[in-house]
Amino acid sequence: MISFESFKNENDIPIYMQIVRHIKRGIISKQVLSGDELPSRRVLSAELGVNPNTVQKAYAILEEEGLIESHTGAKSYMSFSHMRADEVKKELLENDAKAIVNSLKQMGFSKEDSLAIIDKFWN
Amino acid sequence: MISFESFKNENDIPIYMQIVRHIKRGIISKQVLSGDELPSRRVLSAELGVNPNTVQKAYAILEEEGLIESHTGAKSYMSFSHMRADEVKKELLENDAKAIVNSLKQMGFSKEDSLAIIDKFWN
DNA sequence: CAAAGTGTATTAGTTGCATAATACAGTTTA
DNA sequence: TAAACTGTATTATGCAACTAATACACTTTG
Repeated sequence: MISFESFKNENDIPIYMQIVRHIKRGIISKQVLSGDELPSRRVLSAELGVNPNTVQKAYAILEEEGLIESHTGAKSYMSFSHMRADEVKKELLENDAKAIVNSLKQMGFSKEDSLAIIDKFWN
Repeated sequence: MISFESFKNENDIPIYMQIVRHIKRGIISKQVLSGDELPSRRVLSAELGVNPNTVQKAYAILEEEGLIESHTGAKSYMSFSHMRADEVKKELLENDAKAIVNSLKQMGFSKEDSLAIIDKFWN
């Protein structure tokens, strides 16, 4: 069963997008595998303290993107090929990396400064 | 005059917040100094292709936070102490660094992986 | 002085996000 | 089989972000 334990609601980003991103990051880290069972809309919405429609929106997007299979009445499962997982990894990593580098540059840090900052804040 | 040349509209974050952040990052990188003249609300809104009210909202927040001085009819100027600039730097860097580290960790990357990724995407 | 530019304020309208309350059809399971 | 759980759909409401169109008081500048 896919876990949302580490899920933290960041303000300023729509919840349904955070759910999508959380699962995609799970795919990248291989903590989410094709075939894994998803928590039901109602269960996850209760766990996250959000509306069922919000979870439904996230799941619908993931299904649209070919990562989830769901059928009326039955449980929903992750379902994607190895190739699809690689695509997700490339997309997400590229986006995140660009945003990270961009914000560091805008703050005027050199590459060396930036590496030191990551190192310092890693824990 | 403060430049918004490098400003890029990231979707999913309110524009007025991006404007606030852009100026704060400028303070950190010392490209924005106390005393610097700001583009007028109308001029900047035209440059960014957004509504004047959106810029006004951003400027109002910055004034509220003690970084801008504005008076009816006159131009607006950056205005902050060295100490205030240090506070901004600490706040913003901490926030950004935490978000960066968090997203990398969620993707399952080790510290070493992450440093390599930053290095690779730096340009 | 007059015009142009400035900050500030108000009202109205649209859109997207999220909640709330149901409803219904299908599947699982006790 | 019946109950409990699933996915899916609909309608209504509230709110924040953003746009649009003005209006007014003040400062700067030609």
